[in-house]
Amino acid sequence: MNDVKAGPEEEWVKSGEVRISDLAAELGLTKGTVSRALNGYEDISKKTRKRVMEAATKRGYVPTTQARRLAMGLTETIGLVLPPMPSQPVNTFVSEFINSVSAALHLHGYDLLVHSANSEESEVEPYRRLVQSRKVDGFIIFRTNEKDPRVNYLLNEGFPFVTHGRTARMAEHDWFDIDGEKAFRDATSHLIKLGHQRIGFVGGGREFFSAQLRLKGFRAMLEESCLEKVPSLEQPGDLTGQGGEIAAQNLLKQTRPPTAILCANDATALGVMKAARELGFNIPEELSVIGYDGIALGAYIDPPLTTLTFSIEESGKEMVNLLMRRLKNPDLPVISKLASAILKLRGSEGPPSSIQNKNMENCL
Amino acid sequence: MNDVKAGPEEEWVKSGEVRISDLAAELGLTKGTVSRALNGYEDISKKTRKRVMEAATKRGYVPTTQARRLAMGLTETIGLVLPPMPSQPVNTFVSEFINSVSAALHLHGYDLLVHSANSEESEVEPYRRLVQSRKVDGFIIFRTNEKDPRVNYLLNEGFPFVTHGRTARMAEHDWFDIDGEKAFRDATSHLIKLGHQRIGFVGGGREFFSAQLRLKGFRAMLEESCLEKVPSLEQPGDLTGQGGEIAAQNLLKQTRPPTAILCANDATALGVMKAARELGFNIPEELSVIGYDGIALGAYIDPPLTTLTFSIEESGKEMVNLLMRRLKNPDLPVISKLASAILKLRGSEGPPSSIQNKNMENCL
DNA sequence: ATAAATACCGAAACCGGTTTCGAAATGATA
DNA sequence: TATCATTTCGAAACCGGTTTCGGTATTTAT
Repeated sequence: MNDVKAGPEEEWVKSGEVRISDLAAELGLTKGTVSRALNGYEDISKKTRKRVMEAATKRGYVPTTQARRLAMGLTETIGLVLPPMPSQPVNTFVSEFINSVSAALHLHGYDLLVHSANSEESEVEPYRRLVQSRKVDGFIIFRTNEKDPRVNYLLNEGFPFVTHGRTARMAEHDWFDIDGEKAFRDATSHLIKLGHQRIGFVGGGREFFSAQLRLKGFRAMLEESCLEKVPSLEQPGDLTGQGGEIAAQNLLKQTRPPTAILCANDATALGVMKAARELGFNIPEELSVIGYDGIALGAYIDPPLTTLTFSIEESGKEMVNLLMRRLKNPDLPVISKLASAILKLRGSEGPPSSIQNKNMENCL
Repeated sequence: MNDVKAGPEEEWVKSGEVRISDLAAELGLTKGTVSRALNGYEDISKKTRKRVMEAATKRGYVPTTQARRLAMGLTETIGLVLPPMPSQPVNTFVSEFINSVSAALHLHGYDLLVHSANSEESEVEPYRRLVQSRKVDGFIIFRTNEKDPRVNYLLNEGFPFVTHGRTARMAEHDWFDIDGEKAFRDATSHLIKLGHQRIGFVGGGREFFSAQLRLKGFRAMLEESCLEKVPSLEQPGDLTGQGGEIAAQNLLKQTRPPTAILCANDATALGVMKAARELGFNIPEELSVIGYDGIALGAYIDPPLTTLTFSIEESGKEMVNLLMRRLKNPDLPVISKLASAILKLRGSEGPPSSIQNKNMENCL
């Protein structure tokens, strides 16, 4: 298991020292013939194909990727640019996502090139560089903004990519997304059924389309349940713990604080819980909190964080499928896939301490 | 900012459609001359160099990376293989690490190829593939085991790499590590100074060298402080929250439970805190808990987790430096770098409720 | 047995760059 | 002005593969 597959009689050969020309010379054939034999061309006799194959495995021949890719005019590499991380690494999404994307790409013979974004330069600069130097065949983009410069650039270039999240131009590109609107309808509905009537919401930045959609779902369910929309109960956030703290203070210091708070993500929810503790609110007795992301650590805090969760692995897989399809046929119509999040009840929500109002029957 | 740098009179040119042969033809030169002009060779007159440069920027010429790399016989790519994540994505280390490594590599003109490990195959298989297909020039390895098959394979191949963490063969390869031994000496010392005499320890798996070194530091400080080593207070763990829970139950159900528990990492600490809560131990009044990793989430839980922290960004940077040095000159003697963790007090530790014993003065 | 079709492989161009070598043009020296 | 040294560039090989094209050798059909 710890040895390369050279026979015992074979002298030690370092990996990857055999070129196709060596094989050809050894077999008395030409490079081209060997290449076609290895690649299963029909115009090679079974006998020589077998000879070539055996010699190849015996000598441990592995084609040099760079050369093959240059000759075939493709990179077999997908780019993923990490957005600048302003020290908000509460979320493990990125590493899981990279892992799943990388695994899925590998099944197609593709590599993953991970590039970090320099916060000092334009957001599209890394993409431009990768496109111009022809290092990648396509991109995986995540954490989209509604008006996303990266999307604009790549659409303009006609360069293949798939986004995790929708954009204003979602009709023009393939995308995968979690149905955040439905997710927050569900969560809101859950809270309302528990008896909550004053529900707060801490959003993400306006630039994040997904956060907007979550807000939309929240509002829709309020409306559907005939609960009045109270503007002061909707607080902006920035998807960080700190943003959650500030927002929670704004919510809980009101004369009639909410009995539940929905948060655009788990990091925000953690900040909300911290602020609530400091202001003396017991969770979930006096305040219910629900997050979004399903981070594993949420299960270990007190109380465990109820959250909306989804499969990151599926996300990566689906996005790779979309991208591979696009690469094979660039002219196909754009398609998209919407997956749903599920509400994972862990204990940070419950009925409100005092049910102020009992008209929970029906709107009409 | 949203446009390529083609002049207004210039017709629209898609990125990367200009080849070096196009430039050469346009300028009435040969490929070779253009190449040398662009690469600053001395045998090109200033006049033609200027002509070439201008034409290149005007036409937006960017060399095709694949071709250049093939010609120069290098990949300018570093491989990073993600260890299989058995759904323990508790740690944000990976994404931060990838980010910092990628950024550092970029400064040297190198790319980062991230590969995921298939848990069904041998641990070294991904490395073998990347080496044989000549996709990378070197590796960044993290989370080392004492006897690490990856290290063995690469040393055997004579292939460049740097590890984050030491191994049994650390004298033969470059490495970067955090001084976990010293870190746990510090943490243990801190607890002892607070008055703790019965201190528990929850380790990582035996396979993780770093976890062993942390245990070593813990033991050393106990010895130095003349505290007896109680075997039952040393519990094995697996660097996960669940492992922490189990270990904590084993510790806290003893007739004389420890008044403090040191954990090999933060995930473990979170599990310990959860178990402690469930068993009715107040933290930090009845039980102090200290972790290791400095995960951001630790600041948001109740009480905030005291932990040993270090700069992941520095880790990535330093490792890249070591690797670049090695690539430039493979025959240099191996070097290593040991950085130190600092104890970040956040509130999950404090003096024990009842100081059972007062002979805290000196061993002698 | 001869012509036509087929199987099989060699030769060479190509992908898009880099680098070595030598020749022509230029300038310096005598 | 003739000679030698320099500067400057073209020609060509090379990196390690893939792919097209055409020419034998072998079958098949007539």
